[in-house]
Amino acid sequence: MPPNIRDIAEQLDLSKATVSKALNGYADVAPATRDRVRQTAHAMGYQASVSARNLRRGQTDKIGLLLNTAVDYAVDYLSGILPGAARSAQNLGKNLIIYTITDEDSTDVLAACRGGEIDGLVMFSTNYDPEPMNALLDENFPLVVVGRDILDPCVSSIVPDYYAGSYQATSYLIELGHRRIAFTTRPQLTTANKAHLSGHLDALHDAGLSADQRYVVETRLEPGSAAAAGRQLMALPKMPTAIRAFHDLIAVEMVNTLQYSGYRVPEDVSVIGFDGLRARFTTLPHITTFKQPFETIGKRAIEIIHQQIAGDRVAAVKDVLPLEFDERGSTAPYRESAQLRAHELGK
Amino acid sequence: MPPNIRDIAEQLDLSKATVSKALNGYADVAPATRDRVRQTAHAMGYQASVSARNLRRGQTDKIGLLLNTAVDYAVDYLSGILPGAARSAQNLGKNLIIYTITDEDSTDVLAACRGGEIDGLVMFSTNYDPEPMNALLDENFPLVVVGRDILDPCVSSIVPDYYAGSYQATSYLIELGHRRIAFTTRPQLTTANKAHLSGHLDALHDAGLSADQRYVVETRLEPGSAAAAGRQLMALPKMPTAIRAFHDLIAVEMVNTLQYSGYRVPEDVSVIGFDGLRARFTTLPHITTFKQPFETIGKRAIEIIHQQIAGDRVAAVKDVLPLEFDERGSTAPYRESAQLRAHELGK
DNA sequence: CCGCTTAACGAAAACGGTTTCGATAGTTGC
DNA sequence: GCAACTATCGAAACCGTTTTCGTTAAGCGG
Repeated sequence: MPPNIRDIAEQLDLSKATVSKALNGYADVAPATRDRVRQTAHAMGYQASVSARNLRRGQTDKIGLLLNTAVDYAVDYLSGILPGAARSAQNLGKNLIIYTITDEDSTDVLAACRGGEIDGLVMFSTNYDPEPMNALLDENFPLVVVGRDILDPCVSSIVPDYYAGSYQATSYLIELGHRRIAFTTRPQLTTANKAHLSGHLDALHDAGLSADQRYVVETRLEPGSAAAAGRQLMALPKMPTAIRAFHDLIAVEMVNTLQYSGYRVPEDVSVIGFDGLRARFTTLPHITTFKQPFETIGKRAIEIIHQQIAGDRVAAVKDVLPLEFDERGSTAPYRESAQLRAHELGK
Repeated sequence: MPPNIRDIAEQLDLSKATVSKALNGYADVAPATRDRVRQTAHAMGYQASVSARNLRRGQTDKIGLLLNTAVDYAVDYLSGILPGAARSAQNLGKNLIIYTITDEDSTDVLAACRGGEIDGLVMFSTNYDPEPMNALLDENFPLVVVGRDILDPCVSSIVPDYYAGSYQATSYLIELGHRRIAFTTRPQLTTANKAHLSGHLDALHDAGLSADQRYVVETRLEPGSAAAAGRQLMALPKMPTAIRAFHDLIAVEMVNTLQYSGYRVPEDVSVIGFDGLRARFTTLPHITTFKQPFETIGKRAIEIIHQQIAGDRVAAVKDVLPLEFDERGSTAPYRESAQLRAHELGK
């Protein structure tokens, strides 16, 4: 029903070929007819069929974003990445299409890749079986994994330098004079979490500090988990004077828990977060954190896919991005007041 | 390079037509050959070209999500809606493709609709000019506006019942015995914000309470804005005993501000939020709120588009969804302790 | 005026499926 | 044995665009 290229051709008594070339700006066509074609095309409300063009070109200018909705923070991660990715995609004339998998069912995503529905795929927050991923790589399908380092040297990945960031965070607290530094971990030790933990432990070790196991508490993202961890730390005979949370939401809950129990932040206890969420500004004081370079991650992911599509670079790219230190008010130099406070609070 | 339908046909000495019909399960083809075709198709790793199929069918099974990245909460809103929308889309065999506009530049989205890149469009968090929207409606293009009531009776919309929710929230506080109830508004009064405010004012009026202008404070989503509003309220000669925040993040910051100043929540002041964000669990106590039915919104948006595509229903749908009351610990019956507390804090 | 280049355009072949409309062979009914 | 079906398959059109290649006419130098 909408006008197609033939309608324009008949209207102007031209051929489909000339109309197409006129619209696409080929030098092959006289300036006068080019303008005529474009004017009537605009007047008729013509819009080229994307499917037809894609079929002919063998490309779709679409990039898939794959996330596992079963993972709790997947959607949040997406929303962090999206602005950068969308901006980058728009600059390159690409569209973003979202694929969600719940379990191990990655079949329709695979079908989308093989069927030419998308030109490339950005994977994140997802436990992918290497099975289909290798299949795609064999076909030289543009693929980028985000937020997780894949050992396979053939697959491109872009991952924040969790180890370095974690090392810096703990070192920063040590430089402030803190010696009893608590650390919250997640139950499942993914590569990212391992990097976190070892960065922390190495920083302690390099500073000549011993790692007390009681200062490493397991925390989940569920509400109340951080509060429980906080109470656990406050109940220790010698409570830590600084706490490292693996996530800003944990840090926020931790600060509120400490304050609720009568501790002052940062005078009694320093708290430092990780991620760079808006929620870290809801506490008083605001929370010092290491921000993930979300904007850059999204931007780079699309760029890498784009390069792979263009075929400029065959080798896999391994981006390691630094985290950004964002110092706010929840950290301060060490004072022994925390311990005094603990006694004062009647333990 | 990937195998197409002709390769399979030649391999089996059949015609393209038979192969296509075999793969699509037409009754037209003998069970034996059907199985043969499917087996070799699978063996060859065949995957039908999406572009080719779409071109012939005149559909793409893709639904666009349009959001304005210039709006601060747009991405958050998307992430709230996404799980429900994605689930619903997957059930219906649709894909979601994200379009971002920054300013008034909605041209390429329009091109996507006209060019058959998507079958329908869900618009939200965006100030759309009616110009292109009406153009799409004239062409009977499936369109749904989310989170904002459009006066035009021809355009489908799905919007939470902000007025009723706001009315309920204030009535709930009144029933708890509160008389001095503060209300935070946003600077720009959109239809949603207006509904919020009038719901609040009507609830006050219906309870025979006068609306004190000093209890209505302007708040932005930026960090620190809620804290300023909180201080403003605490400085009043008679500070409110209950505070309604238009957003959970505002509520969180408000609670923390109150507690930081020595007030107890909910003993001295009740605070109630709005939205249903994860962040409302980071405070102690957790924040009572009215949850937006995000899951339902996303689900319905896709369903409506799907119905419009199928042509089942021509008339516009106007969904008004109730908000869900989620009572937590930040609200309690009125006691005059807030005022005593204010004196006690040495004002 | 003639060969040669160049400008401008059109015919037709892709791209890879789906769908219509026959065509053929086998089967059934009587 | 013949007519009427049915089951199974294939030829070809079609979806709308891009792109190659050929054709025509004009321009141009000599």
